[in-house]
Amino acid sequence: MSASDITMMRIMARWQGGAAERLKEAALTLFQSHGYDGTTVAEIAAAAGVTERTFFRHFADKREVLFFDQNAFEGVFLAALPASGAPMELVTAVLAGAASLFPDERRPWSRARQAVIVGNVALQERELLKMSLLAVALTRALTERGIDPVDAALAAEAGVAVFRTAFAAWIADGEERPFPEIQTEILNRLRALL
Amino acid sequence: MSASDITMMRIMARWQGGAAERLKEAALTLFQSHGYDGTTVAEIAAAAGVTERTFFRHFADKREVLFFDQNAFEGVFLAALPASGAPMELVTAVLAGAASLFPDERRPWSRARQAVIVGNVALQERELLKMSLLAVALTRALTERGIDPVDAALAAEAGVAVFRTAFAAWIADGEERPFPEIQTEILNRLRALL
DNA sequence: AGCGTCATGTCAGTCACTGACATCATGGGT
DNA sequence: ACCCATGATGTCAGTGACTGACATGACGCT
Repeated sequence: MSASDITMMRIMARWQGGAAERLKEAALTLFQSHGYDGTTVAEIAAAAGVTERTFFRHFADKREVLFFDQNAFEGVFLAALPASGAPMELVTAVLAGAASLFPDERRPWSRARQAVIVGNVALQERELLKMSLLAVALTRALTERGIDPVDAALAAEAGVAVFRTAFAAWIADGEERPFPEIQTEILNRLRALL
Repeated sequence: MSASDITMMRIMARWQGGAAERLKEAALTLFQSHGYDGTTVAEIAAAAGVTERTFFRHFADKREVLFFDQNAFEGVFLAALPASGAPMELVTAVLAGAASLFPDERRPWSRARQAVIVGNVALQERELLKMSLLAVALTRALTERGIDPVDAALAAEAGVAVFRTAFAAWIADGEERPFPEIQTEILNRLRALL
């Protein structure tokens, strides 16, 4: 492939839209083949037919390209929140609503993505941050419904812990049960523990 | 102060030991006065009388200088762990042992440090990672005591959530109760919620 | 005095990330 | 058909975190 061919591809790609989508796909593919640290942002951008600068216009940093989709979680979580109820009733409702995020078809993709994340501490940090932001948003929503702030924080943290544990089990090797079933079981286990 | 004076100070500081300690103090001071982002590693190193390269020999990265002390938490946590018992009994014992980490004299220092952390997302990420590592270590210790892995993970996450919430309350403006008292109350609150 | 060890200094280099400015396709108004 | 505002992109120079390779100085031991 000549340099002029590459130039032509760039020009074609430049205005065809969906740059963010192409960047996300290119990033995951490259992370799988060369590892997260072994992949530069410049390489991801080149694979998507854009420049490095454009990458950073779509994503705040290199890690964010793997977590962009998760930004929608907060909306889905809060959408399932009833107007009133006891703390753990509200959290249970939220978890039921969140289950729709993980249909069985999505499992292979989630497994691939998670394999990249567990291989890099910086990515785990970002995942923890996203979960924490979820807990903070949930805490605030519970507080707005008249729940004591400390109770709200504890209920939200417990809910997110159940969610995270259920997700980990859902993508574990050999696991085939659907997400909602797993999550319900884990919530019951937590109840039994305390 | 002349350039040769600075050189002399460098030489004097070079072999007086405690470089890591000086770096930690210099870092916190500079973070408080200029902010985390507004402080470069080179500035921290200069304030401690060493070079930037030496900073990175003591701390894996810029953030770690604020979290180095927390690495001892894991040992303190696990040291208080009984040889056997029900999951939440074990976690309760661990929390009681952890209380010794936060005597009242330490509160002002903790408040200063936490003020820096809440002002920067990257530092919050690192704090979440440290808490997560704590939960992982606790999960493993519980599993080694014959507890089912999922139960162990849930109990550990719950324990760390209580610890974190208690710490946040202990640091809060106007709070004067000692850490153990706060933590016990929060643990009881979590029990009441579920 | 000679020697090994360990903490440190020096230097060059990579890469993530940013600000400033230029460029180009698109859509709407004239 | 022309023009212009807009938004997405390219280009370029720069900063700062972090690393590898190698040199040097202080200390303890013999």
